[in-house]
Amino acid sequence: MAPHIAIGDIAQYVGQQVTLKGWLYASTRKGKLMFARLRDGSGFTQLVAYRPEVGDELFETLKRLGQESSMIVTGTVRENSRAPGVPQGYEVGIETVEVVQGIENYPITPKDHGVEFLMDNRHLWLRSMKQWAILRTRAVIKKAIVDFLDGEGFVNIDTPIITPSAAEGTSNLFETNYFDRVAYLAQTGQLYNEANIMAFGKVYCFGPTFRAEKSKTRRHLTEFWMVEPEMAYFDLDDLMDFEERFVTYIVQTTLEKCGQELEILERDTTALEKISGPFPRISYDEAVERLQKAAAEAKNPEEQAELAIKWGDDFGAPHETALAEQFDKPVFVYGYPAAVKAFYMEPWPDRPDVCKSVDLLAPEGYGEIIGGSERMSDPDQLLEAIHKHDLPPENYRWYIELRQFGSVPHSGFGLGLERTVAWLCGLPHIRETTAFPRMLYRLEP
RNA sequence: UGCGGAGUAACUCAACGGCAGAGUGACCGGCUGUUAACCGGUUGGUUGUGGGUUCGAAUCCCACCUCCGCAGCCA
Repeated sequence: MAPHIAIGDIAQYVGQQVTLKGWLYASTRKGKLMFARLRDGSGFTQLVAYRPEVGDELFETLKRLGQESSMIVTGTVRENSRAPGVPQGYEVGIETVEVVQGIENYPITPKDHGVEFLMDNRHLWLRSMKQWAILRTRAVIKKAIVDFLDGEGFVNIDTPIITPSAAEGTSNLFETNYFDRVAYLAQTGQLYNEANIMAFGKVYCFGPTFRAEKSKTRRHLTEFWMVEPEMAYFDLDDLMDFEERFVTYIVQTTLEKCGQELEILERDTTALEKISGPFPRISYDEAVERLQKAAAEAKNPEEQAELAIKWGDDFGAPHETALAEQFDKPVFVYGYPAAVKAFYMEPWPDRPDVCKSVDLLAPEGYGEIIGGSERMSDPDQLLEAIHKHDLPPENYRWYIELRQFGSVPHSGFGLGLERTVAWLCGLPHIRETTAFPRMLYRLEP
């Protein structure tokens, strides 16, 4: 039998007889000529059968195969500029076919379907070419994240998913039974990262996090992946410099390795090619001024109301979009009012109502992809902040203690994987960025 | 959770107070270069659920359920 090859490697086998093992993705006939598309996970390619060549029996078998029938095909690879697929320009002249399971009535067709139908059939929808392209891109992005951090001397230290208390308040945590106690699913690994940097210098955790927020938007999942780097002896400027290089690397690596995938997704890559440091850095103060100006210039009253803001307010989605629209790169917004941010952020020198936080807003309306800050390094100040935020100090005893034994300035951030995938793939909704998304009203499949 | 929109054939939609319709899919036939092919035929319905108004309801009213969009919260 001819060697079994992956469709993704087909270009290396032109003129050779090969075996492909996969699933029928689509087929069309033109009399005695039949075109079928086969996918095997590594790619999509075109199969061609001409009745006088393959014989009536095989041709009739092929005719009756429904979409997603599993099959083992042998044939000869040839170049053909008209042949569609991934990679393009290659097709296989069918010689033999072994039907593993012939099926009919596969529910998802290459035509229009609604969101609800596709989400109910997510277990099958994953086989479609766009979903294939998205999830392969996600895998490349994940690898780029890990490669970059490992290359920078970071140590990957895993943080717990089951936690005894909240990092930032319990209201949006999933509760679970832990023997005779209540425990929560982690919404961040940051506090543990802060312990870990004192041992390892630069660390990151990268895994699923959970938020029981009742948010029903195109940017939210209840279970999502977050990479959280944390660095000792790092101030706010170091943090922005680092995030800039990190995001640039992720974007450039994705462009380099996912050309086919981005083409399938019809992503306008010219917007992504502009993404390289330095990124604009604006203070919260300046951002508020820019928004007030934008509101004043807005054409209709609704838009004016949407953009209305005064110093001290947190930004909503329309604010973030309006700010990001003013740049063609991600933009840093730093120095938020302490009142709208978490308790652990270092205060701005001589401005106690401002903290050394920084968010990174993605272009094209993709919103906040990074939230980070320099962390508070003084133990007394930290305890005071915990009291001010009405948090139980006993839960934070170990966290405060980190500042009592060799405290240093340190910083860190969290980057949302799914939002990054949505941005780089140009997707209108975050639900397609993970195989089985968990959302407010979606637990199945 | 609030505001807005929508539930009709397996799928995507039309019909908007008067006979329940089309395209796609599936099935049959035709065609040697298809790319969501094309052409002809066949198949396909408890109009989300429950109540109400009416001679008559997919259509109007009420309640509930489900989904979508936007907002809040955030990554």
